[in-house]
Amino acid sequence: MEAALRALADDSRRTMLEALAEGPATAGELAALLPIARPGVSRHLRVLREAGLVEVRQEAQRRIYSLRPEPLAEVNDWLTHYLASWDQRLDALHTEIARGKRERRSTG
Amino acid sequence: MEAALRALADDSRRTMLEALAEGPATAGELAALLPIARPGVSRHLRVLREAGLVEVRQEAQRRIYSLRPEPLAEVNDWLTHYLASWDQRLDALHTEIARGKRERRSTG
DNA sequence: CCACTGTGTATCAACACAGGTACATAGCAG
DNA sequence: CTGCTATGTACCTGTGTTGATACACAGTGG
Repeated sequence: MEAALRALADDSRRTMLEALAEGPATAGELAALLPIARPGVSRHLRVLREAGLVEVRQEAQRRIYSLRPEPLAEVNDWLTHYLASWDQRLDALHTEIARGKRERRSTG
Repeated sequence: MEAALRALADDSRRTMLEALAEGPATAGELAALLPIARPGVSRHLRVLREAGLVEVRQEAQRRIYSLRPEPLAEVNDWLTHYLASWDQRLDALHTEIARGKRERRSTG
């Protein structure tokens, strides 16, 4: 998941992933979407592959990339859990407030 | 949101955020969790601040950081939307398959 | 085999970033 | 003001990343 987060940090890669969300595409098609040269795209694709975010299938000379959402789902999970725990904490705080803060315990 | 994603790419910052999810903490407390020196932590906190992921409140000499989940929620949203569109696409594909692939249209 | 298409890799330069050390700033206590 | 605590900033350095150019490799078609 860490690799996925690092991969998501790059704008070019996000663009590529967004394109792939609408369907598989060849390296060349993805390169056409970006202002960088093909070799750069190849490297980005390698990063995405190593992060498990895409998978590749060969068809003649073409390499067709498609999305592998599992790592993204993992990130999504992590974020959700994360936000939930934050929310819960806030909730507890509200409860505390609702109780009129009668019990003043030294938390430190 | 881009800034948030970049911020999330770093392990130290994720650790700090995870700590903050359980409650506010001072810069020093956060620094104690990490293997790096205080100045480094300060810089990480700045990045998190600039990404809107944390907010700071001063209390005497201490600076108390707390989580601001909005950018994370944005990321979560983006991911959800993203995964949903991928899912939808898969769904459409399944529908196509269910139909017995009777209609063979040249999509390219 | 050859020419051609489509892609990945090697290598180098520019830039960004993380971390450390030294220092500055801000607030409390006297 | 001075001394101490807590924290941020300046500056330098080592490392990683991005992008480009040049090249190598895989597959198709003849």
